[in-house]
Amino acid sequence: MSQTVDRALSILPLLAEGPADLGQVADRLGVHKSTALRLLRTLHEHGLVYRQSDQRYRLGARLFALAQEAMENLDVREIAHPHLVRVNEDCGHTVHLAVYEENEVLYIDKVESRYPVRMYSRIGKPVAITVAAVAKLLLADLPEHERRAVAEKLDFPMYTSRSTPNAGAFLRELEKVREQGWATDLGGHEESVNCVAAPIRGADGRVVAAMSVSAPNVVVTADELLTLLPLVRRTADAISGEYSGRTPLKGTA
Amino acid sequence: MSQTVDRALSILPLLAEGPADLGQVADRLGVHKSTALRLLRTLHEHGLVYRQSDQRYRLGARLFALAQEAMENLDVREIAHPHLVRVNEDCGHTVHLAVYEENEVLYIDKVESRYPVRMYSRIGKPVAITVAAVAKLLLADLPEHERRAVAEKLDFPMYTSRSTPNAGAFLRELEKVREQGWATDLGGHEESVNCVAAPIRGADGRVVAAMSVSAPNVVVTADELLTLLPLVRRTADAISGEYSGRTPLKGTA
DNA sequence: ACGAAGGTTGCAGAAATTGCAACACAGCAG
DNA sequence: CTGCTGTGTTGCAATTTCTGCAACCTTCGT
Repeated sequence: MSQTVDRALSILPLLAEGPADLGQVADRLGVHKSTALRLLRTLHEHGLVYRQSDQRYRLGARLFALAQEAMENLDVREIAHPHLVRVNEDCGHTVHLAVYEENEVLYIDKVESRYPVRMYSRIGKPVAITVAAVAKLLLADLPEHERRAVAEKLDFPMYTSRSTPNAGAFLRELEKVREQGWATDLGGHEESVNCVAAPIRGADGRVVAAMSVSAPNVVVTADELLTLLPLVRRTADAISGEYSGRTPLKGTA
Repeated sequence: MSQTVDRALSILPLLAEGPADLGQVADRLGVHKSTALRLLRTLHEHGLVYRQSDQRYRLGARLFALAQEAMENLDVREIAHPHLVRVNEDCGHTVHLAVYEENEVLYIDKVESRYPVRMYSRIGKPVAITVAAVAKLLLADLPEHERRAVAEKLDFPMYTSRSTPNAGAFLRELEKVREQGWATDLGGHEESVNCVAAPIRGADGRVVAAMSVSAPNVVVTADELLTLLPLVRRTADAISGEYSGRTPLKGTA
């Protein structure tokens, strides 16, 4: 909608790949060097871009600060965190908290497994939306037409033989998840990693986040992991209660 | 330098304070509503801004992802991390890694204390630059005129009675730190928290980062913490060696 | 010392952005 | 039910702003 801003912002993901010099930025943007320079200058003034000693540009410090603040504004996270920690203390496995936003599901909090074999994941990184248990819960709560729209647009990569293969299967899975109120991912993303998840709901009953417990087969079997389902659901409900119970700053029905 | 981009980027810190609606954004930017709308749209398309269900805008998810990627590109962090973990395993205290950038010092990595009483800090958040041990190390390495320039511009808040009171004292402290090659913060930020730190140097000998071990008085006395100095320095040197390429990279822990 | 590579600036033309005014839509009061 | 107020949204013409160019400057390597 705004070309200049659009170009400027396109620089950010570009730099996220690694530092680049003026020429490279200009090339990849398809603009003249002087234009790229001025955009970079503006980004620099706002601290989003940093010029390192070899004169190349990379992402700047303010980005961290902004991301941090963005996080703190998600009050689900604040509320949920102690609960997640407690679950981790109980079972020792990796605990995740995720939200849906703009066709993506992302982890916004994580408590690391206390077992030596850990699954890999990163806060802030988009989740494998077609297979992750938390993603199923978050998408299952969307109104039906939206669910369909999202499902149609997705790719369905076959991470493993048990990955969700296509939109049809995905929608059926969502329907099931929606009815039962919890979800699993049994080796759908990584062959040997299983996962159980439960939804966190706001005052209006809408799902605002989802939490999950994940563990590799070498630590516990899928069946053993499923025995944690009551704990996970209880915790999710507790968080829901707190989240919808008190309203810290802004109040709306 | 670029008005449009400048305006657009000004929206980000504004939203960091909390969600805002179109009118508020337009007002605070001093532009017409339609202009603000278009800027927000562009930000939205890049995922930097999210429109929540009540139609207000807040910072978006991509910001997390960008910040994460920015971090991973700091290769000091990659290299240092296993070392930090090892130090934490040895002594149990909070271990930090920090860099200097654009008049700020910020933590880029952290390993949490294994003691129940922990100090508060956040990755990405600017450090109390006048008192933190890591900040002293990073600033002490700047060329003299730059050090002076920075010191003059700083505020010197008295967090505690032992905080650095003014630019003069600060510069003297930096000189000392520079000579001895390590730094401490003994209750200068929080009355009961002490800290020892050592510099990490690149191939050219310049300080590129600093690491520290922090612990509250209730866990160990300042004297006891100081006995960890050799460990900290040894670790920092090991990281320096790997970072500058002198040490062939060995497998991560 | 020279040439090359990359970065920087001034300027005129071109294109994008702006603010306006009108429109849509919701909630609310009468 | 109807008109009102407070939003957010779109089309348009004027004008501001941005762009690309070409020349200039600096640094580095040979």
